[in-house]
Amino acid sequence: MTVARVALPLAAPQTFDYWVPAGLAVARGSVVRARIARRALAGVVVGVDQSESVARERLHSIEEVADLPSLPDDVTDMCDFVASYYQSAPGLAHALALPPLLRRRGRAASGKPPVAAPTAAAPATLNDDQARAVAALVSALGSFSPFLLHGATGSGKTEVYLAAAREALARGGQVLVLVPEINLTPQFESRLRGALPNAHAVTLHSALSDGERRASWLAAARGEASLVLGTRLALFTPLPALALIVVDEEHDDSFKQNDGVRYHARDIAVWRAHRRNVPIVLGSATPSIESFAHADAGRYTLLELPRRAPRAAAFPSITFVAPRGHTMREGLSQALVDALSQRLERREQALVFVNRRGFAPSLKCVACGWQAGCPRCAARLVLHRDPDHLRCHHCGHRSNVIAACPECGNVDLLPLGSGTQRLERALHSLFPAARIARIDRDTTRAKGAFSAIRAQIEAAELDILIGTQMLAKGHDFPRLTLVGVLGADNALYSADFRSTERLAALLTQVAGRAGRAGLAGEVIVQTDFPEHPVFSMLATHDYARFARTLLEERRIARLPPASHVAILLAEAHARADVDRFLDDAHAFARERVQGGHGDVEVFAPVPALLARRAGYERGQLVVQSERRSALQAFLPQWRDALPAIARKRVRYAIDVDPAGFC
DNA sequence: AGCACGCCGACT
DNA sequence: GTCGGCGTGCTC
Repeated sequence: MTVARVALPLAAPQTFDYWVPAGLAVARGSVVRARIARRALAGVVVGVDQSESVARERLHSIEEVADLPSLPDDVTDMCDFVASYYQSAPGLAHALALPPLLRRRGRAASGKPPVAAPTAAAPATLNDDQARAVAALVSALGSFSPFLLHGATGSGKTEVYLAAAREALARGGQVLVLVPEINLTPQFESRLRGALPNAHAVTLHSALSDGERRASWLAAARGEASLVLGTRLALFTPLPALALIVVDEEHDDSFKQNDGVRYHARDIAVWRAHRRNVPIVLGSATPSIESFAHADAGRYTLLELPRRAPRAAAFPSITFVAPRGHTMREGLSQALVDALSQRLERREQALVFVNRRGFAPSLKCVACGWQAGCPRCAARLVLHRDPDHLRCHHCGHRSNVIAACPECGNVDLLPLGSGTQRLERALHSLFPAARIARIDRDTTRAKGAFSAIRAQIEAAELDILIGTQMLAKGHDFPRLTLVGVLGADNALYSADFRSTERLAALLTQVAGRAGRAGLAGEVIVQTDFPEHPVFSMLATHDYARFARTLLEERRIARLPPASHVAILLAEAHARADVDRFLDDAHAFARERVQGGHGDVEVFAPVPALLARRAGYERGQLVVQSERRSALQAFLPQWRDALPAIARKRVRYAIDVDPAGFC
């Protein structure tokens, strides 16, 4: 009897067997419907066997084979690898490769007719560095070749991607382009359509409807779409003629999925490029320390674009202003206020960057020092206006602003610090005639809100932009000549080992928004620590040197990428349940590892970076090894032992290569 | 992920 | 005495 092993979208550690009715064509990669726990689910056939592992009478039959292209081998292999590397359920990993709308019955959409084969359009003018990078990428087509494209902000990385993509398309190949954020897809898409008008490009991200996503998936899987542009979920799209992968802003943490299957799209993209024998280019103005390490070790070819592109201005000038000891108006230094009014006179645009939304990050009693805290999280409540309320940015808890301190009864409660709302008010009162927009998650929540603001910026209908990091990444605003950075010092106090790297990248990115189209740019950073290396880096525009300093520090401290890390995260309502579980998991791990050099090191459990969230006490346990293979050998036995160790009420997850830990 | 099974608080 | 709370475990 023929039995199909099916990966179903369940958290189960195993696949499930079904018998294959005669005449049903089923093979590895087939997408099927199968009945489980009296409902039908879409699953992926991972193997076909003659024997059965389950008693015949318990075996159900495959209900039907979906009217969809089968998943190609590289995609099923990639899902197997993801499940095994990240210690996740095989069914959840394979579900990443399925198009949405499979829960509903019904046949696949008919699909668009194939478009004409792309023809090469006139290439854009490239400078020598860009031309050299393109030549390297083009000559690598047809073989696995990872590149790190380190291009300063405004140096024209996108032109390099597009020129390489044009060549890949001309040879009949498909190109996969991954960007970290949905907000970056429209800008990339329009440049792409301009540069490659004959390419059939589709987008793929979570803001699209299921129908749109399915249409894009099908066009890609059928080989009709020649270019797929999307966020991390687009990584799993079947691409029968894949010829080139581009990962833009490769340093960005958004490529790491932080729940469910905790994969890193950039890392798995490299795996897929290797599996498919195609080149991959990881591009950034601020590459990750990991990628610099790969380049230094000769595993990645480093391509550098040190200069700004032909029409762009020189690098912006950087000035530091100490907020401490200076007369400040609502957190704004006089130097920044002067620079802002200068821009208004010149009818140029300015961006004031503050990485905190809301009015004030905290509400404090001036008499006794009490601060408003979230009842369900180990975090301060953030004061918001319009209407006045307190909000927890971790669990969404909302409450009214209290009139008096609950500890001492004092009615003098002080909003502490400055967020985007407060800055907006301050700038409105300083510059009543200026057209000011606040761009953060609160103002861009609605669909299309970001594009609308973007259009206003481009049409010069705005003078001052107040933005969080969503405005710092990758955007190109030609009339923007001034960037003010507020609250940068906050990041210096973070416990996370990656906080300095993140701050350096964010500062470089946000500074890079200034002066991109011929107009001189200026950056004013308010900091009490202008001598800190991260700020010196900004002033000298030498990110690579700074990254290598950090890499050396990581080697000394044996932190990633000098070591490989996995963390066990646990949460429960009672702290004692978390502690007991992590202590037992710790004891188990200690018993299983040798403790020798190069083996796995097991650290004691500690509270998580956010020790309580939404009423759950949280803890974590770090295991690490200088050898990735040693860690990978240890993790499966740990994962398999944990269900028995976990007491009731404890939820847990293993996070391999976590984005951050302390 | 559902959905049933299984032990502890307020009702017809 | 039951109805039902959701915590726990299984699904081919």
